[in-house]
Amino acid sequence: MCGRYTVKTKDKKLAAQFQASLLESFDNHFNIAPTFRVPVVLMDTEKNERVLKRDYWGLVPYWAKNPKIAYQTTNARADTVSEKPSFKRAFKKTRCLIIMDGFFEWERSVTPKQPYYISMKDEQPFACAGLYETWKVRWEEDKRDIEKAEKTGKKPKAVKWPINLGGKNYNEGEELESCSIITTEPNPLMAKIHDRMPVIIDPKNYEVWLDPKMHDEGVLKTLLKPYTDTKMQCWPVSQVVNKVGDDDTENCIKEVKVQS
DNA sequence: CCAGACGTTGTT
DNA sequence: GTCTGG
DNA sequence: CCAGACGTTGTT
DNA sequence: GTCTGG
Repeated sequence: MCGRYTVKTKDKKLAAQFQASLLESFDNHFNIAPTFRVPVVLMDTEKNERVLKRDYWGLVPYWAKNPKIAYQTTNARADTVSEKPSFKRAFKKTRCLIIMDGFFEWERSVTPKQPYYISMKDEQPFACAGLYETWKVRWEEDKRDIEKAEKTGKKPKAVKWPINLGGKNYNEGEELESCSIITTEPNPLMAKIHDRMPVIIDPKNYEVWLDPKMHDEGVLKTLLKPYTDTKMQCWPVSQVVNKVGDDDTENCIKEVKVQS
């Protein structure tokens, strides 16, 4: 869950709201999908300040041979995030906030499946609990693995190089920073349409979540709870246009309708 | 997450 | 890198 | 010990 | 069914 969302808010406004330095400007977008380079807030440990930058959506662990794994690491389950090999290091050391102003969810118990748009009642941007990792392109190692596979008569996994990820080419030795959104069980509002929801972090807990020195799993896990449903709203996308009526939302809805 | 492709040969 | 399965 | 996976969602 | 691209 949480595989599509919007960032309608301008980058400068987001930087101000989350008290972060804008490292890289970006355009707002109404239908963000995995593999996009999405805005995240994290701590720059050298300068000891929050930065707003863009990471590839789909976490590629630092040990990965092939970034393909990213297709299945757009989300991380809150209940197992501290144990899974793909996430445990990031959970301990490199947490981030993934910024959005609403997300889509498809109710599948009806035909055709019904898309909903979920946001805060005050329509303000909010932050989901995220993890990030840095991965380095190691084509030379891959080549050795392919040779090995050929010798043992197995089908080698073809790796294209340079690798294009999130609209950028990555060559040997280049680094990719990627991220994942943590999910949890739904609150009463979300439970009507789906059995998972993204973890939304309360602003008063941003500091703790982002602190690289915070290693207390117990404390961190208490933050991974379903967000207060009374602060949220959930509308079928066909009704969001009528309700909000602004151009941005309308564009967003059109795009979703075309694609669903 | 969803939408859309998914294949080869030879000829233009 | 680290864990699981054999 | 080595080899192979390492993930989530939803759907069957 | 399963993978890729967005």
